[in-house]
Amino acid sequence: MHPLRKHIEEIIPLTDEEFAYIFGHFQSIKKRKHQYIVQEGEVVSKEFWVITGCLKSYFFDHNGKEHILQFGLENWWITDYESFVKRTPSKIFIDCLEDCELLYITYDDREKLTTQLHKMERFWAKKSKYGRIALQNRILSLLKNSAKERYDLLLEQYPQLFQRVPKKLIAAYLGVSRETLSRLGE
Amino acid sequence: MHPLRKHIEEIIPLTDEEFAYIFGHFQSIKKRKHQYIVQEGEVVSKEFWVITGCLKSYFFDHNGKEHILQFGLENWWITDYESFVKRTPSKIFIDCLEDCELLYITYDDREKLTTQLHKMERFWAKKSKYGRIALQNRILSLLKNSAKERYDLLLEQYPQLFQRVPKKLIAAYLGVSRETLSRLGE
DNA sequence: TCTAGATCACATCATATCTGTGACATAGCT
DNA sequence: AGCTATGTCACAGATATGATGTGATCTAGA
Repeated sequence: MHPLRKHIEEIIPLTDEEFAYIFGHFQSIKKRKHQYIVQEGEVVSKEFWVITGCLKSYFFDHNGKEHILQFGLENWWITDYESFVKRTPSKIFIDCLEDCELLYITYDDREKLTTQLHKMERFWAKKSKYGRIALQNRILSLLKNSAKERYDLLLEQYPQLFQRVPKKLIAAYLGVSRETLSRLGE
Repeated sequence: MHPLRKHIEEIIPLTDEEFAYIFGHFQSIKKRKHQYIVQEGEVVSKEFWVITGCLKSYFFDHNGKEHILQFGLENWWITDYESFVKRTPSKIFIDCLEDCELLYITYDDREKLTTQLHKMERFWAKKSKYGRIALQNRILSLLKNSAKERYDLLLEQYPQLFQRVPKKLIAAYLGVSRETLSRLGE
């Protein structure tokens, strides 16, 4: 079974025809390490789904320091939702940390698909709710937890990340310095 | 004096006002190693001029082998002229081999500039002629010279290239294998 | 059949980048 | 005032990636 089908069916069951119809709205691309899929300033018209590989979405603050919003691993969705939904220029970058194989759906195709297949509306609504909860928890964690606690939480939730991406990026995600992160693991 | 002014004045003299007017049609960008300035499939609307850095324009043949059309070093112009002039999707990629600082002029601005400032028409006409001659010579060289002869010619004309870009790219430019190139230097 | 050059496999080297760690600075808490 | 958590700076060693050279073979064309 196609991994996207498996992914969607974790939330809503699909017939073969439905999946074929949905899948027809996606296109696939390969990108290599260092390539961007979203750049600051552009209006993002695609939502990506990671088949294989690893990406980061990030921006630079006024001191030129990098902050990571999200990593994208296998079976994750990634885009700049603000730009994608509001049709405004993006404030962020998304690029590949490894060679990647991605599926994407354009804004228009996603609109069409949701109106024509009500199930997908439900799918995305659910995804969106869970995404919102995750963001909220991250904010809470940033407010109330120490660096060590945030480190432990991340390590517990996504141990693979620590094997896969450079520690300085984990640090930029947790909001601590590279050196402090290194000392947290002691 | 701005390097672009120096570059243009090697062909046509300019007043301060003229250069300021010309310069107003250009924009500057920085790109880092691995970033694309042109990708296959897009209609290229910019012509780039290299302030600092190094780029390659290239494509892949049906065997997935990379072939290099042109390198871009300081004071060189680079774009996909076919796409730029004919407004058709590009068949090539151009990306940065080093961090780069570039100037670019858009198609429309170039059109405006040439109609409004006749000198620039002369400038580009001359550039274009010389570019054409260079291309023709490259074809001749590919047809009649051995790999060793092509290697020697390139080494004579652009010795800096050999210091600056990986040998496998020199090979992809000369149309020989990496290994053969390595043995040519003996 | 000789030659120029390709392809494959491998070893060595160079470079970039990642990672840990000491020394020290600083801001907020108690 | 002094403690704690964290940041910043500098440096050194570890690791990974890519660049380079070279032998062994293979092939197409003069």
